Amino acid sequence: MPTTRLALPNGNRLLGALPGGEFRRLQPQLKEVNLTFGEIVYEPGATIRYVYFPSNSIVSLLSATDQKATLEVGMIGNEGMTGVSVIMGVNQSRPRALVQGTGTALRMESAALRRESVRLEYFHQLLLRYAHSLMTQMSLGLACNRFHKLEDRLARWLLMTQDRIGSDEFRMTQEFMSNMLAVRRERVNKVAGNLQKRNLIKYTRGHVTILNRPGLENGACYCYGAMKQESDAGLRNGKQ
Amino acid sequence: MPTTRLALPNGNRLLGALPGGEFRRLQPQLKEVNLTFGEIVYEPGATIRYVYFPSNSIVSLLSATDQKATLEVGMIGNEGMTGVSVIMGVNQSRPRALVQGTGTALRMESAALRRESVRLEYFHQLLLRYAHSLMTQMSLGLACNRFHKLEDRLARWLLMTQDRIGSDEFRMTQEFMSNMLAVRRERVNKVAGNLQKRNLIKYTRGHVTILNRPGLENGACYCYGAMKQESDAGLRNGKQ
DNA sequence: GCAGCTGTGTGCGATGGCGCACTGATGGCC
DNA sequence: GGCCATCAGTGCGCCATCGCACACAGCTGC
Repeated sequence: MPTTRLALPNGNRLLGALPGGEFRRLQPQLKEVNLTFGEIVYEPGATIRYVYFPSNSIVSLLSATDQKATLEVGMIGNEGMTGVSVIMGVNQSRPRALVQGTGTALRMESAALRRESVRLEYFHQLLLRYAHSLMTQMSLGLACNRFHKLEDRLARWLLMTQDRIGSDEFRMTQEFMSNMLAVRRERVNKVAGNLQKRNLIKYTRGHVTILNRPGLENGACYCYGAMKQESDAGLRNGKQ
Repeated sequence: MPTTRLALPNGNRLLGALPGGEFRRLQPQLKEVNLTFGEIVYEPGATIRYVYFPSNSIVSLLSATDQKATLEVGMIGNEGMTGVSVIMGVNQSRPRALVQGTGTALRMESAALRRESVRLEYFHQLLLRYAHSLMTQMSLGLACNRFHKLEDRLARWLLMTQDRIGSDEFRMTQEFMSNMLAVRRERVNKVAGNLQKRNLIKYTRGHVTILNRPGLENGACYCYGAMKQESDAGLRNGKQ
């Protein structure tokens, strides 16, 4: 039964990690907007006009090859922001950014982001650490993709989604998952069916519920833990 | 904006892209060292004491899973530097960094790098753009790994190696390539044999020669072009 | 009620990568 | 010369994945 609901702060954790002064400085430039499932935030090659700090929405970064052969290379939720390349001096998006989970986000103009990231030292460092965590998650994903079983990867992906959306049920079809994991839908059907048989999840017609999170964590490859650690590490103070 | 560029024959192109003033400022802190095949530059989790700007050496970044199941997630040669995470505020290496091609590199202390990247604006931006290009290459690699044929990927990998090592022959075994591409050596044997039959390369006992570079480029997946463009883009002035 | 769309469940033959177990060839070292 | 380590080449059975085809179930609109 869908029992646990994650008690997540109703906001973006990256912004939440800022010292009060820096956050207040940014606040006037942040506007709350809705991101709806299926919306494309950035098209490959397009100029990044806004960056988004998701609250309970999720944005997926997709490899920018063909339309049909897609693969998720990054997942962005309340722990991060879209358009990190802006702070690295690159104003065009390489990947396609697609809204995977409907919800809200705080929007900021890229130009304002560049301006403020120069001015606000902690903010700047925080964003760079986040960029690093995204990069590390990509390299983990590279290996995970190659070495681990699909069922474990799906479990990992579901957990990551739950972490970011902050709810144990969300809209999700097998078709969509097959695009994220870059496999055929039939295979998703099979492994998702297994997860359901094991009473870890249940799903019907475009709707997934996490039933047993610890069990799912147990079934997921260790990449889940590694990626989670990475994304949490980005939020901490960087003095090492 | 930078007008004067130092002529650095056989040098590191990232440093070469610096305006003269900034480079002269860095020069005393750079020490030329040899990197030899098989040497491990960073072990996963270890503190990054030095960063390296390869001249004609190559360093491979490997996914830090098991020892046996390895996979290259990044390749660093004269277009870049090792230890980019330092400029992002992270002083530990996640991946394993392994010297893939013997040669020289300019070495710098991480602490000095942090200090100077704060002081030298162009340098800072350059390094960030490079970090971005590495990140993009990872995301391209993720998709390439998943969708493209091994023979094409091997061709791409050989071209990337040649670009960085600056020579059409280099030390290289099938075993090593199998570790980079995360496949069995037997498969490398097969596809490398095909490339040899097509007179694109030749090899004997740990030694590869590129015979027909245009032909190889033709056979490689388009990811080669995309990655090359990415790594060159990092070197250019970032004002867009 | 019925049509049409979307999402899920399933089968089957072809293919390709994996694991393993070899052989052969070359070069260095004693 | 002879031994041994390293590197390359090959065969074979197994299993995962692919590509395609089709059945069915629920929801929506007319």
